[in-house]
Amino acid sequence: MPLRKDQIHMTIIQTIQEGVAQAVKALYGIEMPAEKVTLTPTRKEFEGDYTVVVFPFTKAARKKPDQIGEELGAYLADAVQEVSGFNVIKGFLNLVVNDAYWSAFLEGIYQDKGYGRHPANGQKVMVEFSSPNTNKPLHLGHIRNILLGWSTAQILDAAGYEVVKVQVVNDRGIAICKSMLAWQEYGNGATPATTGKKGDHFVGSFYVLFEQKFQEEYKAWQQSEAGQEAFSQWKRDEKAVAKAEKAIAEAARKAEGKAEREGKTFDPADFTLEKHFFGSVFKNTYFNAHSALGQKAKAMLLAWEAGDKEVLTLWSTMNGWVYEGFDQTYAKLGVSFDKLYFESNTYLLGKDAITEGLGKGIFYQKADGSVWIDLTDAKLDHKLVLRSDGTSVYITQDIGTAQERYKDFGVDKMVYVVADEQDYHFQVLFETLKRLGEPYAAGLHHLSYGMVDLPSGKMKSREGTVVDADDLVAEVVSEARANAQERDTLSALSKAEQEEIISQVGLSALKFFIIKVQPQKRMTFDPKESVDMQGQTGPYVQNAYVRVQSVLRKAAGGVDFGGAKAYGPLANIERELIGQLYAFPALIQEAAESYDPSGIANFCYDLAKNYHRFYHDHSILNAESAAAKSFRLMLSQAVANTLRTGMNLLGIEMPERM
RNA sequence: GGUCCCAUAGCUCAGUUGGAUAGAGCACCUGACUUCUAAUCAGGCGGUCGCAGGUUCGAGUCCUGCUGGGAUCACCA
Repeated sequence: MPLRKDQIHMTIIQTIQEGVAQAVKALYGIEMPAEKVTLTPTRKEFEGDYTVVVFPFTKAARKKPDQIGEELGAYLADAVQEVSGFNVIKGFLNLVVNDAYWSAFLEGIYQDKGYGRHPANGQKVMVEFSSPNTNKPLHLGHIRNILLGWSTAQILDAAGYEVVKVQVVNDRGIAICKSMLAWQEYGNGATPATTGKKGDHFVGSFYVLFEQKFQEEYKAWQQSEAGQEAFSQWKRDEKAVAKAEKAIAEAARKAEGKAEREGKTFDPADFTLEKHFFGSVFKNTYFNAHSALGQKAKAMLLAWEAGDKEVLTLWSTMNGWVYEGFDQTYAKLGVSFDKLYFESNTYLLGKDAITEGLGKGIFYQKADGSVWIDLTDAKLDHKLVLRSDGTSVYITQDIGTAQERYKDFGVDKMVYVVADEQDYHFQVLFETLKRLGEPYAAGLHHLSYGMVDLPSGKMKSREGTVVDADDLVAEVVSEARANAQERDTLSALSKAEQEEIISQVGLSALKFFIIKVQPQKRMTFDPKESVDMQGQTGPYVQNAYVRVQSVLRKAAGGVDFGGAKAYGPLANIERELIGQLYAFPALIQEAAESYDPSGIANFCYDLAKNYHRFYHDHSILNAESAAAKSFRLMLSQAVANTLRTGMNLLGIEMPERM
C-alpha cells in the first residue's frame, strides 16, 4: 500500500532519530530528545543514506566512538524496520535505508506533477518587487530585483501562502520632470511611434539629454566668476575643507589601489579639491539655486503638484510611453503583478498615521513644527517623519502605503525586494510600524540584495556602463538561437515553436546565472558567462528534463511503470536521486522561510547533474530487465517533475525538446 | 566617528541545526558519440576557507579583535 505523500516525506529522518534516542537510552541510559540527534546525509564516498554522529555520546557512554557506532548500528538494524544495514567509519555510523522504503516513496510521488508543493496554510503574503522609476528603462539591477521578487513569490506560493505580487511605480518627482522638460525643450514633438523607439528607451533618452545639457551648463558656470567665487568662499571654511581633503585622500587611495590591481592608470588630477567641490559638495546647491535648467525642472514639479493641466497631460503621455515599454520587458521576462501602486497616488499618504502617533506619544514634535521618532533604544537614530512645513518625506509615504496595502488585502506578511543600500531605511520603517501597533508588523521582511557589478567594476549611468535589460535579454536569446542552429535538433518544429524554445533556453541561462547567487551577496555579472549554456547553467538543467521527455516519447506505447516493484537492488546513483527528491519539499519550506531562492537553483543543478550521470551510466529503454526499465522510467518521470517544479519556482520554463 | 553587509581554487559560486579527506562550474590538459539528445559523461590540474585569538571531542560555519571591499547615518527618494 503506497504511503500518503505528506506522511512519507518527513518521516524517515524522524524515524531514525527516534530510533537513536531509544537506542542510547536502552544501551547507555542517555535521555535525549529525538530531534537533537545529529543526522546528516551520508557522504557520497561511503555506503549508506544517513549518518549518525556518535561523538556526543562518548562521554556518557564511556566508550570509544567506533564501539558506540557498532552497538547503535546493530540496535537500529534490528529495531528500525527501514534500516537494512550499517557500517561504522571513524566514529560515524552510516545507515542504509532499505530499497523497499525508497521504492514505495518513489511510487507514491512519481505521478504527482506538483510534488514538493505544500497545501494552503491560510496565510497571505504580499511581495513587492521591481518598483522602477519612470524616467529610464530597466537595467541589470532591476533584473536581479525582478527575478528575486518573482521567484520568492512563487516559492511562497508553493509553501502554501496566498501571494499578492505588487510593485510601486515611482511615477512622480524631479526625475520624470527632467525627462519631460528635455522633451519639451528639445523633442520637437517626437514620439516613440515617429522614432520607432521603445517607449521607456525613448523617455530615457530625454533624461540622459537633460543630464548632458545640465552638465554643459554647470561646467561653463564653474569657470565663471560666480562659480569660482563660490569655490573660494567654500575654501575659507576650514572645517569643511579639512573634511573634504580627508575624503579625497581616502577616495584617491582606493582608486590607486584598484588601478594597481587591475593594471589601469591612476590619475591624481581626478582627485583635486575643486573637482570634489563641484562634483559632490556643491552639485545639489547649484541645481537648486543657480541652474536655469534646474529652475525650470523644479517649476515643472511645482506645476505638477498644483495640478497644472498641461503639465499633467504631458506627464501622463510620457509615463504612458514608459509603461508600454515596461510591459514589453515584463512580458519577455515572464513576470506580472496583481496590483500596481503609483507613487503619484500614495505620496501624500501617511500623514494621518503621524498625527495619530503623535497623539499616542510615539512621535515628538520640535519647535519648528517638524515631527520625529526616537529610535535610539532600538539601536537606531532619531528620524524625521514630517517636515517643518508639514509635508511628507519618503518614510511617511511608506508608512501610509503599508497601511493602504493592509486595507486592500489584509495580508499577514509583506516582503519588500529592495537593494541593500536601503537596509537602514527598512529597519527604521519596520520599527516605526511596530510601534504604531500595525497588525502585520511581525510579518515585515526586507529582502535585501547586493548590487550587481560588471567585471570592469560598478555600473555607472554617467559613464554609460549600465547594462540595459532589453539588450541583455536579446543577447542571451540570440546566443541560444545560434546554439540551436548549430545543433539542429529543432528543425522539425514550426518557426514559432522553435522561437519559443530558443527564448526559454536563452532566458534560463540569464535567470539561472543571477538567481543561483545568494541575495545578500554582491555579484559579478560577466556578460560572457551569462550566455554560457554548458556546465552549471539553466540550459544544463533544462537538458536533463529534455532527456527525460525524449525517453518517454521514445517509450511511447511501451511506458509501463507496473513492474518497478520487482526491481532491485538499487544502484547507488538511483538511491542518491531518490534521496534528493525526498528532500525537495523541506527545501521549498526552507527557501520560503529564509526568502532565498538560491538554494532551489543549486538543488536543481545538483539533481540534474546526478540525473545526467545516471542517464549516462544506465540504459533506461534497453535496461537489463523489464523491472529495471519500469523503475528507471518511474525515477525519470519523478526527476523531470521535480526539475520542472523547481525551475518554475525560479521563473524558468522547461522546453520539451531543445 | 557610529551601524550594517561581504571575504572559500586563477575566475564565478556552493558548502544544511558546528561533523569524516572543504565541493561544483568556467579556464587549461586527457579520454568517451554505430548505442535512450555529446547543451552530456569520465579523468587530471588547482586551497594558509582574508589575518590573529577564543569556545568545542570537532570550526569554512559560533564569539572577540584586526585587515580589505561595499553600503548607510538628508527637512533626497
